[in-house]
Amino acid sequence: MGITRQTKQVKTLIGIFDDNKKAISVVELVKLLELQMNKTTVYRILDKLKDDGIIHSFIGKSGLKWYAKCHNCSHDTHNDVHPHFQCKTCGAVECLSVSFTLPSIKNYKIDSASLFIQGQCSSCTQ
Amino acid sequence: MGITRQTKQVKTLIGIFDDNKKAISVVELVKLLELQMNKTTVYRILDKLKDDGIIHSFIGKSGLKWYAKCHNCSHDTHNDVHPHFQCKTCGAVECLSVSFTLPSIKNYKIDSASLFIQGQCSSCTQ
DNA sequence: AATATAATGCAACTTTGTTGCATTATAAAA
DNA sequence: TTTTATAATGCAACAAAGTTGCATTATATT
Repeated sequence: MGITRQTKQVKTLIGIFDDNKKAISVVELVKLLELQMNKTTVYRILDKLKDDGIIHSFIGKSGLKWYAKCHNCSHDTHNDVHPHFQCKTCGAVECLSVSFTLPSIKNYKIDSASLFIQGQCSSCTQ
Repeated sequence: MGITRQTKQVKTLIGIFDDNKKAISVVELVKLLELQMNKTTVYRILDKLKDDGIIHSFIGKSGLKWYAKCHNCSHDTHNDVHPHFQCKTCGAVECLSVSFTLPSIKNYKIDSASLFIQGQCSSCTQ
């Protein structure tokens, strides 16, 4: 049960993710939009956009929730098996379009995995 | 600035990690110890044990903080480059003693990474 | 036994996230 | 175009996780 009505608030949030290639934390979004909509609305729309496969979420290093636009995801096949990266210098968080191989553990069945990497991004290493 | 005095509360917490090979969430610890000590004390002792390299922490799938006993870690070289695993069946969270290779990204400098895997543990696949 | 101070308990607070319900706005039907 | 059903929003109150300041207690040293 994703988005069914194109409200002003929904359009605003979709616009933010369209304009933004980087990931955005919920905290940042709520603060950014506090004059335009209620925080409850932000949380609810994010949930729905995620259900629709328009955005995906992940947990950052400090336990905060982040959202980013999905590029190779659909409603059914959520292809968010990519790592996420945070630059310690500029603070930006982004999706990495590389794949990584999981370790195999005997007698264990792996369903999903999330890899969070910290370091310096290309803009900050120069 | 780790532990300097062996208080009753410190001994209790160290005992819990000695008896427990699995990881324990802070929420669980605070609940478990609510009759024996204040939650503030739990948070503070966990911080110090971490500084001392006795335990290490990581963020679970839902953003909660987990702690586990360090096995190959020292104060200087924190060797927590192992993945963490949560069983979707029994809920247990544990350290995996396997290594994984990080993807290399051009022009990026990698400092640290955390890999969180979900699935079924060996006890639950039988 | 006295003492300095590290550690604890407590209360109040902050931050992140959720819930119920009245109100508003969207999209479809008349 | 107007009416109408109901999805979506705003608001207030709440809940859970974590933090802070300060008075009190307990540890380890003298």
